[in-house]
Amino acid sequence: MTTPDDLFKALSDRNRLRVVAALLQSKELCACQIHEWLGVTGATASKHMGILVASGLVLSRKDGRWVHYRLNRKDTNLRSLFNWIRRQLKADKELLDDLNKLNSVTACPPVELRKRQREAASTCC
Amino acid sequence: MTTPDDLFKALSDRNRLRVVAALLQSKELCACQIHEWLGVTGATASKHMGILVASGLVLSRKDGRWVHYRLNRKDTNLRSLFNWIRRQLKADKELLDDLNKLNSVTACPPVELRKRQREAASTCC
DNA sequence: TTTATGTTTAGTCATCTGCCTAAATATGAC
DNA sequence: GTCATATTTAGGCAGATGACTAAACATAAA
Repeated sequence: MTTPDDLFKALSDRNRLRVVAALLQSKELCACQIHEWLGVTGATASKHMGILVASGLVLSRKDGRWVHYRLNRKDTNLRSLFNWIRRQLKADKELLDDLNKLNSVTACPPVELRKRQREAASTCC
Repeated sequence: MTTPDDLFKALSDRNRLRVVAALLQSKELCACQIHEWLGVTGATASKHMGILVASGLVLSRKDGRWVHYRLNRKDTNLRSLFNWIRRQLKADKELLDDLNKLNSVTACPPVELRKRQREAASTCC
């Protein structure tokens, strides 16, 4: 296992905490959904997910070209940490608003989402 | 209260986590004891303690020229986080060894400790 | 009031972090 | 096999972080 400060370091970034919050209420999220919701490039999102996976907090599952992420709920220690985080989130107004917007991202399947993302990228400039 | 990622940021530094670990087993520690035990300059230790206090994790008490630090055990949310940390520390070999050395620092009162620190500083070079 | 001393602040430097774009990699579709 | 596409890696840049020394500040002692 990683040391506590490694775990805290993984959680010390706002965007990574947002991902954990999102995964607390969604069983699984696709890389492209996370990238869309965070509002950063796919490369940046990938980096963040790499850190979360390396810390052990998050597990990934590859399905063809798609990568799906979920919380590591098997680990007892992590589970109690997740519960603590879940309780704190209730007081984090900004994050709660943020999580509401997650629904519009998860509403459409990854394939549709990527299609929209590609279109948006091509129509600008 | 600070947001969860602020708390995690405060805990994401190894030296600050060491301080929290030390305060988990010592009711109070003087600034000079922390500076001695961490093995960094007083200025650096002061900076770290400032971050811990700002995050709400640690409380400080000024007694003349001396400043004493203790965990903020009043806050229920923090207390459960401290308990979680305490459990994790048991698996952190390096930190456990480290905490043993804390005894030799707390064994002598701050006044004596500073005297030794001053002497050590003057005899070198 | 002057001096000594515990702590903090200011200033500097090297390293780390998070973001981006562009290129590389991996895999499904034709 | 070749192309399209989801993700990761590489490289670069701006800002944050943690360390130090020196100076400033606060307070007890002489």
